[in-house]
Amino acid sequence: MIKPATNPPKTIDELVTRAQALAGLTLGELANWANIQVPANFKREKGWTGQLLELFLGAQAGSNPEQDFPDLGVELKTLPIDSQGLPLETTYVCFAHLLNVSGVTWETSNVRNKLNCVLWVPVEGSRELLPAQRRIATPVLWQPSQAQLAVLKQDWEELMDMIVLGGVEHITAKHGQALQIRPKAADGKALTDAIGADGQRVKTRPRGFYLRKQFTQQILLEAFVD
DNA sequence: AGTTGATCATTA
DNA sequence: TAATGATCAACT
Repeated sequence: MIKPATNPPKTIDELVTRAQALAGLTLGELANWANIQVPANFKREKGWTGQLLELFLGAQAGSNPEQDFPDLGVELKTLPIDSQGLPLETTYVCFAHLLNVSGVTWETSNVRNKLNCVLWVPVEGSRELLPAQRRIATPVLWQPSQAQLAVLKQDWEELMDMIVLGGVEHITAKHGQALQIRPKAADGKALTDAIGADGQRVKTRPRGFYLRKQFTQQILLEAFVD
């Protein structure tokens, strides 16, 4: 019987092996073995699936602003898919810092670091399916290609330029081919500091970087071709 | 308030 | 119906 991991994987192979062992299982089965209740829906516990997978794969507990497996340099991401295996949602990457970002380059950025190596775990996510019935699919260990990196870098630089130049308020989710910036907060009241249009400090809603569905879909399809 | 895990739900 | 903008929970 499969049980929650009590120790982090020592190698990437071990991590991938663990993830592959979960393929085909439902979230209900996993929750059962972990003695966890499955929510009826994700209206409230939106991050439930991700945290369940962290438990079974041995990721570090807690919400540190780091990779899930710092020793391996691997980030874990669940990806909701439809019946055809295509992504249902965009993928949150990381928080977008809006202040003191003038010295940060793409190469040293949080986005680049997070996406250096990602273990994608697709999970059925159609809303008609009860969470307990949703099955885990075959995991994909991904490293961005040169072409993908180029697109991400271009998007990131465009968005960061706008932030540095005081254009935060003009950024919408329509910017960026692969990478977009959207609000990321508990509610509309949360405020953080940013650079205003005239270089002054202003309050604005916190933002996060997200990967478009088309981009993650490409990752899954390329892995399938392998 | 910031950052992790994300999905929800209204709009276009 | 897809995408944008909004929101939920846990933990620090």
